[in-house]
Amino acid sequence: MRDIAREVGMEAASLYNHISSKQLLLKELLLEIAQLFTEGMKVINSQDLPSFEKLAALIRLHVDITVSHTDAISLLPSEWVHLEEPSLQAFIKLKDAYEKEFKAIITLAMKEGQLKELDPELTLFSILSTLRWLYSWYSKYSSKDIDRLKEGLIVSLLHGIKT
Amino acid sequence: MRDIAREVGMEAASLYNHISSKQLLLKELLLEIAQLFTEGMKVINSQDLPSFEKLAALIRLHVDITVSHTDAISLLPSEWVHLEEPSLQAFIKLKDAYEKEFKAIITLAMKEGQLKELDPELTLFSILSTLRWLYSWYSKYSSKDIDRLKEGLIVSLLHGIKT
DNA sequence: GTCTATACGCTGATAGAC
DNA sequence: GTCTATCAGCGTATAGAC
Repeated sequence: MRDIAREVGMEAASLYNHISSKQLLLKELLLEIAQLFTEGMKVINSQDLPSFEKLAALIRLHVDITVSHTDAISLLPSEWVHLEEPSLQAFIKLKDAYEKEFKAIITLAMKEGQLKELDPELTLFSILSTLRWLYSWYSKYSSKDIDRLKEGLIVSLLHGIKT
Repeated sequence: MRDIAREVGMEAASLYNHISSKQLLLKELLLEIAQLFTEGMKVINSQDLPSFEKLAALIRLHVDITVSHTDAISLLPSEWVHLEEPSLQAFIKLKDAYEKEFKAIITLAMKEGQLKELDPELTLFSILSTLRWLYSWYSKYSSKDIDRLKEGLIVSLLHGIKT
């Protein structure tokens, strides 16, 4: 709290005029971002696209959210474990649903012959771990190169890096 | 410290007959693992292999270390930031050197035509983030399937998942 | 809304008996 | 080498003046 206070130029005690607790702050930040992914998935899934294109759209979604929510996104991979009930269960529910839908698209893309028939779980994990850690690294790209980053990730993660 | 003590069946105070401080414990765990990666890289780089095969060997190295050091490996992605000087600098040096050598192999594989000519930084990041988060996920594979996991990752990360 | 002062629980660590 | 007792510091949070 003292770090946050210093960052916004006040004493730690003064923060409590704006938020009621640290725990609630964490909850709001995490659930807001989780909602963004949930809604993005919903939009993509409602479109009539080949599964492979849906995967590309998901990659673009992750890049967009990472760029537009630079600060809060860094909480997503690890800090959610510190949520207390019932927020913890709410978060896990969103997370599980997201991963389930992501995996379903991967599985479908495999069945339709757009992807190799590999372990869908491993494929999901491999793609998601890269997208989740994007925030720790993407700053090397200037804001004008975001489209290049998106297409680079689509090549890396979907088309493959082998010649 | 109290959690660790409970896990090994003693009081927190008794731990200090075995370790001198929490900070030193963190340092020893992290530097031990960092050394494993550094030595593994050295061995692989000393072999006369095509760059692409070196990348496959690196993937197998990550899986092997993850499996054989299940507990400590989870510290590697995030906890190193809590190291104090001079351990922090020592760790960063190993980490930077490892990533540099990893990237050099990727760049070479691209020049030799074994990989597409993509952004080497993005390619490195994409592969490493998957390998680093393996620990949080690989337990779904039974110990007998470790070879299948290795080859699955080589396909996913190097050969590509597209048909 | 911000400040100072302060309460209070938790955590890393030490002292000293056994 | 383990225990109990204890400490000092930190971190979240509240009270109350301004």
